[in-house]
Amino acid sequence: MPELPEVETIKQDLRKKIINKKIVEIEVLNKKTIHGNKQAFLRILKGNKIKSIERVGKLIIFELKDGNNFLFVHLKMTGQLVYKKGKKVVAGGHSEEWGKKPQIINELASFDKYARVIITFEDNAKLYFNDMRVFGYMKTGDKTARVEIIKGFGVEPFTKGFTLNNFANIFKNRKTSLKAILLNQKLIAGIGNIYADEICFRAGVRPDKKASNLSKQDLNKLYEAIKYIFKKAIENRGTTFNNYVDSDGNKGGFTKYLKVYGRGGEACKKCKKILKKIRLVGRGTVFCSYCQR
DNA sequence: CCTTGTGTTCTCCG
DNA sequence: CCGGAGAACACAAG
Repeated sequence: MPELPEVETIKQDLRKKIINKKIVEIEVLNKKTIHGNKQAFLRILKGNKIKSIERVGKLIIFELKDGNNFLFVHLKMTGQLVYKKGKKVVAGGHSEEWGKKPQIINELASFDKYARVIITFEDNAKLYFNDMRVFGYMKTGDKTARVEIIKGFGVEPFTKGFTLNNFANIFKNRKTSLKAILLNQKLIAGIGNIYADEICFRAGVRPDKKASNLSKQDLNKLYEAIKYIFKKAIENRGTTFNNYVDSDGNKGGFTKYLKVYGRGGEACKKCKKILKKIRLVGRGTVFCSYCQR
């Protein structure tokens, strides 16, 4: 489940790999992956170049060199963007792979059968959009579309707008649970089910606590926890629980730091009591009823 | 049955 | 009856 740290990792890596490379071919292996007009999608991308890459919440936005269009990519639950270097044509006509690590080839082999779109660049490098469950999408749009899409996202952690005051205001006059607010992309961009639980644990607050019942101290702890957890997760290149891999096909390193996600019924790492697992906002939710109040 | 991100649809409340 | 909030559902495959 790629959330902010995973998507941020992919963005940073792809910036080093595909900027200013001409797109020479696009293979759409599953047309459901392309949202909007497929012909327009192909026409806009073919022959174009990627000028820059940004991330908004869990969405990756590729700015195209033509000066007006953008490629939007959402990985949803099982999407991957995996980059493979091109083949170097050597004397005699045969080719050899550049710089592939054998253990990565094996790791990726199981996901390549879920390739939905393959973009080929002028140097024969390929960007695979793999997506087992076909929830993710790719679509193109212009500047207006980009502005409209970004409008739909709430405050982005690590931006100037993410102040304690702004954060606390989100909770005012809301009747829903803390976790519902953390997961709502229109309010705060980038938090998914894994990090929501980790943030609540670090802050020492129950995820099912009602927004109106959160104290000033709760809000301060949650605010700091978001920044801390996301910073740590990005430094460790994200979390792999089921099938997240970065653009090299490697797993994230934050998985070993998870304190609650996926640990229902196990001992709390802080107090050793058994972690509770409940269903909240339709999502599996793990917390410690002793450490979180 | 379970897993989850998000768009859509339904329901409730004032 | 309207608007908004929040809850519930739909989707997909293993």
